[in-house]
Amino acid sequence: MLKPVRKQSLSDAVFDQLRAHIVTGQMKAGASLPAERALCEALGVNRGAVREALKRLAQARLVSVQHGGASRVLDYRASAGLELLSDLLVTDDGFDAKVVRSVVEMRSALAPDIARLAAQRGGERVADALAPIVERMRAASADARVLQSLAMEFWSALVDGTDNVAYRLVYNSLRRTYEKCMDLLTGVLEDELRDLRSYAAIADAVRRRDARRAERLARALTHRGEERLLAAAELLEAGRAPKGDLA
Amino acid sequence: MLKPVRKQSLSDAVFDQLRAHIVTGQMKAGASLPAERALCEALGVNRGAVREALKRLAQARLVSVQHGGASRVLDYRASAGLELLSDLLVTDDGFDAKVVRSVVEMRSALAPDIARLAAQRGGERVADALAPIVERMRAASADARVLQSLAMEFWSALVDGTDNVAYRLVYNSLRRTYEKCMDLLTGVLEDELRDLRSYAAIADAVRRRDARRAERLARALTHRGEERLLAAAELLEAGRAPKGDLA
DNA sequence: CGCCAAAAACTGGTCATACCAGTTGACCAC
DNA sequence: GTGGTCAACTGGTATGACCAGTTTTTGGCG
Repeated sequence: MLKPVRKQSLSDAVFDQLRAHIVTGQMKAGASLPAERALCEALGVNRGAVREALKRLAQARLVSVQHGGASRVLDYRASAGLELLSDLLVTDDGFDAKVVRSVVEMRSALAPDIARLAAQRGGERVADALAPIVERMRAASADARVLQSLAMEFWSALVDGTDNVAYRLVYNSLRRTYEKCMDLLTGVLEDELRDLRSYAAIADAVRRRDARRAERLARALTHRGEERLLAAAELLEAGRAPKGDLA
Repeated sequence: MLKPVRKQSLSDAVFDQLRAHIVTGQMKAGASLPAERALCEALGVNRGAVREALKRLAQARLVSVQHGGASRVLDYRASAGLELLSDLLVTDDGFDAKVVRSVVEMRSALAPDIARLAAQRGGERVADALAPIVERMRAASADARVLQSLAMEFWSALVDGTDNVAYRLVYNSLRRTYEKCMDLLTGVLEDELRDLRSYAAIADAVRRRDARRAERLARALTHRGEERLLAAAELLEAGRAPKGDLA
């Protein structure tokens, strides 16, 4: 299995480097950034590349730039958006257990409401999208990785059913974060993934517009995985198990 | 009351214009963008400005650029992150009711879990941060706008108490979205804002680490506001009440 | 000495123009 | 068909100049 080689433009590299310095605290909030021209020289790149990177940093609310004055580092915890989550996930030596825990917790908090709203607003329309996914899960129940991917599709369809754009956007951000450490978690979640009965039951509840039941089922389903994930995350936090399979 | 004039760099203007074209569907997903040099000429700006804007659009996952090939419009619903929410809020003639509804619903789904975790993990430390805020709310109970701002602080402190970075980042994004239409909603939420007893009770539950109670109180508090907000949003959707006070 | 305004020395913002580098598609030899 | 070349796109990088704000220095006046 070959992967496409990763190509990175200069401004991307500058962006990554500055972002890393900021989120790791090497550049403290409130501090002034070097002038653009100084950064050019220090990084050995053209000013345009630096400016593109700074514009992106400003959009991510990691820095604030001001015409005439020096650019300053912001407190990302106070200003950054959810997009930053996937960047916070990876540290020098593996993954940040607290970030993993955060993702898992938010998933558990949102999943029941997503199922509820999908049942309430989606009904048959959504159930018809869910059915073939469950069917494919049944067929692929051997491969945890495929199951994982199908479960993602399942939740995506459910989120679409909520007609809630905020949930949709959060799902996108969470998914990107999750995919970065998917290999690490597939084993831990295998129980949840193999619980086809629950997926089918949620789909059924959605079809019958039984919001209460869909909500309860989703809560139960994610709750089980959450406990194992939290345990695994604690293990990761304490015992240093970077890259190793947590299952 | 004069407001600071909006100063916008050229690349900001280009970004806004292209983003608007994309989210309104005037540029459909999958379509190719004009070449950078063509955009320069069409917009009457330098190529650097166009490039800065495109880099930001790429970061927001609204377009994908590829060295050598044409840049293409992405399906923002499938790829954009929560940061986009505040941009989706404003339409030609006011606010998008569905976006308002989405924000309110997510708030209701997260608030109980935030209170629960804050109680579980924060305890006195968080309660000590909450107390002065509640006190100030008591003092300022006359002005709904001040109450609004203090309530934000209250939730912010609670979110900090969860030790959950995902919640923190979602809070930041939601807050930005909310602040755009705050005037519209302050009146609707006045009931919730004046319910100082609930805020104090949550702070108390947090201090006693009573997670269950904190969760229940938060659910009740946001639920009440939600119903009024959803009713107001429907009204906004149906009857065209842009900018008008919904209270 | 202390204050304040002019000026110099920063800062980021915009511009024009080259040229490098990857992609695409047409075309042609094999 | 396969693979190669080439021309014409596309975006990526570089340079150097100048505009436009902000901050600091400076120097003169009270």
